[in-house]
Amino acid sequence: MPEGHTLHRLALDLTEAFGGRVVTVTSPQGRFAESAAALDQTLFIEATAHGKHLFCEFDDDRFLHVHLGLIGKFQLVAPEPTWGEVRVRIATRERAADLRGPQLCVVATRAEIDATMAGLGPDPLRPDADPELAWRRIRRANRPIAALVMDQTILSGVGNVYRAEVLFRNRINPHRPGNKLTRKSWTGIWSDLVELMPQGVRDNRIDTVRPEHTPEAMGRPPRSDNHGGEVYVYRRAGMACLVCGSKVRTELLAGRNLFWCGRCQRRG
DNA sequence: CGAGCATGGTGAC
DNA sequence: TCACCCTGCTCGA
Repeated sequence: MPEGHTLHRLALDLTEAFGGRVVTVTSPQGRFAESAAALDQTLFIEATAHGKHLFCEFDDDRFLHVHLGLIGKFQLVAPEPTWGEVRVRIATRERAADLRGPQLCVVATRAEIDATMAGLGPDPLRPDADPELAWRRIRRANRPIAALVMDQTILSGVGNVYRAEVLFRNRINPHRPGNKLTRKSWTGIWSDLVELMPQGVRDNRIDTVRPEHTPEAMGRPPRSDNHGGEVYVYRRAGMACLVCGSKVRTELLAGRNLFWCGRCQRRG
């Protein structure tokens, strides 16, 4: 679930559900009980996101700083009894939001939030993002571009799905070192993310396949992917590339599964 | 029913 | 580079 679009969507939904309201904050699972009690029955101002970080602002300059990690979920549900391991529940009489399995869940000050954001690269989902900051680092880096776009200090919000898909859509060889990437390729990556990620926020899923490459348009049977979206290469190892038909390749890169098409992706 | 896996990140070596 | 953390789901015995 959680790449940048998930967190931005969550910020919108949480603000809509709780913004300007006094909320109940509890920790059914118990591990966050003390902090929950400190926020309980206070005003929820708004939720914002930067990259994969979520910040819920409460009255008196207090923030709930959440990072979902790989398996975390923060779901809006009816205010009925919780099930499973719920670290935090934020609720009104009408709505509830349950947080499970977060990598990070702490109460923070504004200064701490600012420090966190200062360590993050530009986020394609934020209007104030400056892509030049990312490019300056990428053009000097020796590491493969596939590692650089996932580095949250360089670019924030991109995860394993967006990395695979944006490199495919721009026909870029994922192993190309940053310092050998053309400026044109970088411009392509950034503008593509600026186009794709808001769609991800809107639809709450990642779809990257252009209309002319859908199975229907290509005269192939429709596919069903278990992650919910239509994608070119992510988790399609061994299957036929939707564009050229050659086998999608996979490899472990920096501890994560990388997927790409060796024939389509040759640009630098 | 257990093992393995997942759109992520940290800390130890 | 690796072990490990968090939770829930799927797949094979």
